[in-house]
Amino acid sequence: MESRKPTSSDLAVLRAMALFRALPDPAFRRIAEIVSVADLPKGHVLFHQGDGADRLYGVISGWVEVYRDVESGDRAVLGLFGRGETFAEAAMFLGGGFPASAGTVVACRICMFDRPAFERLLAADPQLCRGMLGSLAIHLHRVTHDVEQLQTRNGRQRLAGFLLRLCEGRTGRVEVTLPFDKALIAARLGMKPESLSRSFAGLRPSGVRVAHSVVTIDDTRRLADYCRNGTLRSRRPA
Amino acid sequence: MESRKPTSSDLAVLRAMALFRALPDPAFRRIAEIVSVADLPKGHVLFHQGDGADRLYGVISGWVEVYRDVESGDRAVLGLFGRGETFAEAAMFLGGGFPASAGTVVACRICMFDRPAFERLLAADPQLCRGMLGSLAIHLHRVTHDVEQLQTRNGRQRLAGFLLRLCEGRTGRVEVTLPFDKALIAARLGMKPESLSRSFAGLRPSGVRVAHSVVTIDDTRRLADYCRNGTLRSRRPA
DNA sequence: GGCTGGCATTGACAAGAATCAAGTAGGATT
DNA sequence: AATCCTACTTGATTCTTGTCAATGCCAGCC
Repeated sequence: MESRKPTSSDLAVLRAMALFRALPDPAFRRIAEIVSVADLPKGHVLFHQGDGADRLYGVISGWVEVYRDVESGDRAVLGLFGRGETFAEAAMFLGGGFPASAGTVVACRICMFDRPAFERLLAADPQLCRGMLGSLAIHLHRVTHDVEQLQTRNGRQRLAGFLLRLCEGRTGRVEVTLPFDKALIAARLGMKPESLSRSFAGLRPSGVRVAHSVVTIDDTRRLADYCRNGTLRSRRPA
Repeated sequence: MESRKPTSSDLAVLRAMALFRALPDPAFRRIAEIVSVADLPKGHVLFHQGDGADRLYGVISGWVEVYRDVESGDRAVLGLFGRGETFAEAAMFLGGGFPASAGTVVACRICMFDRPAFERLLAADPQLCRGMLGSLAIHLHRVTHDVEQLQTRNGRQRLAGFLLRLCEGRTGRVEVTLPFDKALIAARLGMKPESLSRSFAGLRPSGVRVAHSVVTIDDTRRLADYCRNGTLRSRRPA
């Protein structure tokens, strides 16, 4: 994989990452010196579970999936990372092997930090260490949120939640474009592609219509309602 | 809640925590100065989701559950923490409110650090910051593991995995005692108590027998096998 | 000893999701 | 335009899980 120096627009994305945004300019300049970037095609594997964790990654553009292949043959999609997000911090920090694999799901521009150089900066800069804590804390919240969803919502409700996050704050009547394959969305939500199809169908009464990769939501509030309560009324404790 | 100074055996538990074990003695002595401990009965709520996150917690003995109550009425159990484990690091670090609630599920001895004092030590000690990174990374792995389980295994398999972790490395014929209510185990595994009962029943053919809170496993290897493959054969890719 | 209340199991049924097997629709290729 | 491929949908069936109701079991209590 051919890697190069970052352009100024790459640096703008880096600057805004949770890991670095609290850094003063001089410290960020040192970061900029050790980063390298690469353009990768869809389907490129960045690392396999078990590989030595010798790098930290960030997404400049595109989408990366972090997943684990389990013995029984199917794949658990643990996270999807887009522009401005970093991943594999914990692995690089703990050392040893990556606990999961990662690969691009669309054409991507990726930035990378080699472990030794990054570790040097980390040891020298308490601010960077805070940034790292912040990143890990955010990841932890996201994954915890996934556990909550998987434990307490059915497939339709999880899909509703997924669509609402794609709305990014817009409310009312919204049209969103699915950023990747439905098969991947299904895996991300912990279900099979067939079930995703049926879940989309099941959301039609709640005002969701799908055409190819364009989803129209009649009213985000109605969908949010469905996401919370599902079809069944909630039991109110006395 | 009445809180006191730690005894020397409390300090031994603290010393072994992932957060502190890499600290040199003088730094640990500063930690010991700001910690307080309390004995709490079963069912004591440590904090509610939304409360100001002004403390970091550790378990000296007993078990604590971290959970979220969702609007629809049921509860997602996000983690169970026992002797030597810390929790709420991320919340305390990020500031703002706790994203979840926590309470004792048996009588517990708990240690606590007030945020301002802990923050002072954290700012002054890069080693402590590393310890914090380590703790968060461990939590992240655990939660990620849960997502993988929920996405790829059915209830019986998740129960098998849970029982195997209780074995703590022992193999062959093993007898374990369930550390808390079956209702709690069910919630932890993302199912209803009725389903847990049936899952136990479903594991009988795999050599699992239950009497009250004592579980006998005929052969851990056989159970591990079931946990991986379930009843259905795996598709081998060509 | 007989109540009572909390946990745990069991049974019957309905909803949810996986599986297996067709079938459809687009987009790209030729 | 005919084809092929892939992604997606739909249908039928089975397995898994939630729901609701009934029962058993044990512990603490009067």
